[in-house]
Amino acid sequence: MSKQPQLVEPEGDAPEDRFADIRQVLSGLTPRERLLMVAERMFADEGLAACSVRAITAAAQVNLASLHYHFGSKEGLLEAIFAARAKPIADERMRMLAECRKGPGRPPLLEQILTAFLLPALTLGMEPRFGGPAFARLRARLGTEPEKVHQRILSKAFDESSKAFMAALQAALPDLPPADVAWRFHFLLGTMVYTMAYSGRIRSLTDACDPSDQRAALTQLIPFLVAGFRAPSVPESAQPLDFGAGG
Amino acid sequence: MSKQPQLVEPEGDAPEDRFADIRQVLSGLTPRERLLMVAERMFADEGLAACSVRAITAAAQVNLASLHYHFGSKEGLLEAIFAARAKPIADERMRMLAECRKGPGRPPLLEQILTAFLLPALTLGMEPRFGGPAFARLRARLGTEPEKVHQRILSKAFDESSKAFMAALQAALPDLPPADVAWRFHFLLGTMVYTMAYSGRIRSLTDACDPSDQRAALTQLIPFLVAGFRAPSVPESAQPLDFGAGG
DNA sequence: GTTTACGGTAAACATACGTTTGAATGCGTC
DNA sequence: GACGCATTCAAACGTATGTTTACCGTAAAC
Repeated sequence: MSKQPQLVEPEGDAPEDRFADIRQVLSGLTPRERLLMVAERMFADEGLAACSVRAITAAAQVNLASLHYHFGSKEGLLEAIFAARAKPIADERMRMLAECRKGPGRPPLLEQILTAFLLPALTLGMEPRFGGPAFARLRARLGTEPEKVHQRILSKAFDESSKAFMAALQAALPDLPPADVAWRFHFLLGTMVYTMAYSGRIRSLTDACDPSDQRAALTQLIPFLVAGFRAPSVPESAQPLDFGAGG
Repeated sequence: MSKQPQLVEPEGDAPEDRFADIRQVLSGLTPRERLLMVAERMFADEGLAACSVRAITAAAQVNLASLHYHFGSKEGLLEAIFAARAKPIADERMRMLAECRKGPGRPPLLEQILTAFLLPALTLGMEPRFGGPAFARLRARLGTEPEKVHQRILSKAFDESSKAFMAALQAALPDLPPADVAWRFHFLLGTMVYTMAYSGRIRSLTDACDPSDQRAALTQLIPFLVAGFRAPSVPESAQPLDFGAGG
């Protein structure tokens, strides 16, 4: 949106300082790895459309054409990032889910299931030397993109594990109708994605919480979701409260 | 992302059918109104970056330059849409909040407060003859944009009413620490925004719910959130469940 | 020592973008 | 009829975009 013709970089702020912390790491890597690392972070921070291949290659200190050499296209780069990151997250989710199943509770505790789902998404790919879990933000951002391609990437990466977790939640809440489980899983995704992607909005409302603190987010999120999932089922005929509109 | 150089429109699918339902309405309006109406819907459906001013003006059947004549820029158009839509929503929220305060409960019921917050956002701007609450989707999409400008637009539109609702929630839950109220309000925003914007993700997981049904969404959302807000406060020292990572 | 393959680079390509221009059009008022 | 004003229009401007091309350097393989 920002007026596209921009002649010169505004010289007020120090440019490119965003990558000061990964510059060292960068130098030891192959161009391909540098692109993956820098693009993940840039996509997460600024959105897909806002990152030009020129900006990415410049930040990664590689030649413009090598992006297409290694990944075929900008979108190929995105898919490569997902291929490298999503599977470990899905695998860790499934591992943790299997872990709860081995525990004493049968079926496993709701709290454990939710933790198994959320913790890998929020923390994996978090390299302390970076600014935070860039892939988590990227994944969240992708969920907001309307384009079919991106939805397909997400589906391929997470549908299988998500379905397993919906089944586990249903088993943990046998009295809850499947439709309610689906809705509440949808709400779960909403809180997760919003927490992962948008640390900004709540900051303009209060200083009482810091959504970029992933550990605090998880600590707060789990009891909130447990209570929500345990809420009594909604009668089919129920309607939202009515307020006299206009009087 | 879609390969930018595209020589011709693929002729397979019927183009522009998306606007068949508003074509008639369009004809009776001034170009300015047509732009507002069409852009709201296009921004909501496809995202801000994905809508070129050429596509917008073509769909609205106005000249390319009249967008800049009436709104100064593409971003000016976005701000005009918000100016026209956001205030009625914020006003209706405050009206409904005042309404609950007049009721018997002191402080008002949690359920009433949440309904007062969510219902206007989900339903206002929904014109039956259109595809749904386009502005709700647009508002949600804007929340995901990283650019400062968009955050500022959102702040201007909704900070005041949101702060009033956080205060009302705190009053309804006097024993809950302010930090917890803030976190849970953050989660509330997450479920609301996700529900308003992304009907797609859950559909690839199940057929059991339809997130584009705003009324059903509200019916399901309120009890879920009420239970979440009523969950016991999280002890400061609490840590997420720990799983032996890797074994 | 030539060949083959791979990685890297600078320059160009074609086109999409937001925006501006300057002339044309309608339209009430003096 | 002439003026002023608001609006519409076709065309152009300057630049950013994703992608491709053709050319180097290196180093193992034959």
